[in-house]
Amino acid sequence: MANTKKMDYVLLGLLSHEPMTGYEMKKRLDTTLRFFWGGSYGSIYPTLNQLEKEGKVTKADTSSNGREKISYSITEYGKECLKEWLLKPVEKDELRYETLLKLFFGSETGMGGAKEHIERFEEKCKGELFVLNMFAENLRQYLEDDTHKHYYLTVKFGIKTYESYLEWCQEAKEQIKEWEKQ
Amino acid sequence: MANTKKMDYVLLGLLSHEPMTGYEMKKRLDTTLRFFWGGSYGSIYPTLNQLEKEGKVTKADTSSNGREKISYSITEYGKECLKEWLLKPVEKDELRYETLLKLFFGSETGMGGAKEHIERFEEKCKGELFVLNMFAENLRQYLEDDTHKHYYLTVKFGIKTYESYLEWCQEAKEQIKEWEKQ
DNA sequence: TGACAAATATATCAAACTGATATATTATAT
DNA sequence: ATATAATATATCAGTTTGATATATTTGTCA
Repeated sequence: MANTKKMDYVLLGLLSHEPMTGYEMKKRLDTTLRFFWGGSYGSIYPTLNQLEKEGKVTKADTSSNGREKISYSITEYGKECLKEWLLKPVEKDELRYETLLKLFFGSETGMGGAKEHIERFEEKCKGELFVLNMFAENLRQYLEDDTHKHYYLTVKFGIKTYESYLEWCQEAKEQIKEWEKQ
Repeated sequence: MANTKKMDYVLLGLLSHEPMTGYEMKKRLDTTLRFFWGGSYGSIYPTLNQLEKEGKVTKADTSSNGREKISYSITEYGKECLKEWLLKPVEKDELRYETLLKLFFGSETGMGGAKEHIERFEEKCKGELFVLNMFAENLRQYLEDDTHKHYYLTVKFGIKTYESYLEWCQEAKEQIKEWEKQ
């Protein structure tokens, strides 16, 4: 099978919620989808042009006062393609943590390096967890809506995992302390 | 800053443990590092050639009986470069879960689709958790060794996270059931 | 013994994606 | 008045993936 392009479905998915610009899609990726999916302008804009050619989205020039602005909307055909993909089994879930890589090869620099990486990781997780808890609290008032229900489930996933990361940080630091005693 | 190439350090790290072939490095990525880092032949072999040109690794032809075999070893300079990178702060920890993507956009197909994806995810996690628990049990006899200590910490991370994934699966399924009652 | 499948081993390529940068306008803060 | 931040589109070199090609050796079953 050819290298399955995921960005197509990410953008179709975003447009299934509401019409928006490429810039706005990038913002969504950097905020709402932040902790489980990413994307760069270098893949967003070319993909949008491709999707238009394929008849999956339509462009609308909504420029005002000279500020260039293109609003994209999903077509019926685009929705069909999205649904088809949504029903297929997941191909790949991937975690790519540089922290674990540096930890794994850490014997080259000693346990001091490991401790530092764990502490930095811990701080980052606390920040992410704080944001996710705000998301969850905010979402609770919109839970009659189906879109928000789905969003809520992913936020709960994030909270669960970051909490377990923090537990691991504690346990790892204790383990290192014990090793250092001996 | 230029696009920081990570494969360099992954291969240097593997070679800091012991000399091996490109094929063996791919196997390590598919087994030991599996749950936090990946890599394909398309990046391994070209990178190894580049590392040799830079004087960070040395090649040794260990072919036997016509079977082509090149064993790579890390140089002192290569070790220095690895150490330098290991001490630098982590640039990016990234999770890219298609499961969450399909869940997030799932209102397009309804809660039935969400349930299916969660159940498939649950099964996959159980499998991963089983493997990681075997890794951990096996590692416990080698914990005087520093390399294995670092390895152990990453395995513990994996166990912690997969356990929390399974908890989330239970809670998410219950939540969906409650929503369906109303 | 022969036949077939699986494992070992290196290598390359199109397609996809990232991170950075370029360009230009409008809104906001000092 | 002016500098900075935000809005908005676009492109590119460098990196990586997933697939495939090629060839040999080892293991397995009959």
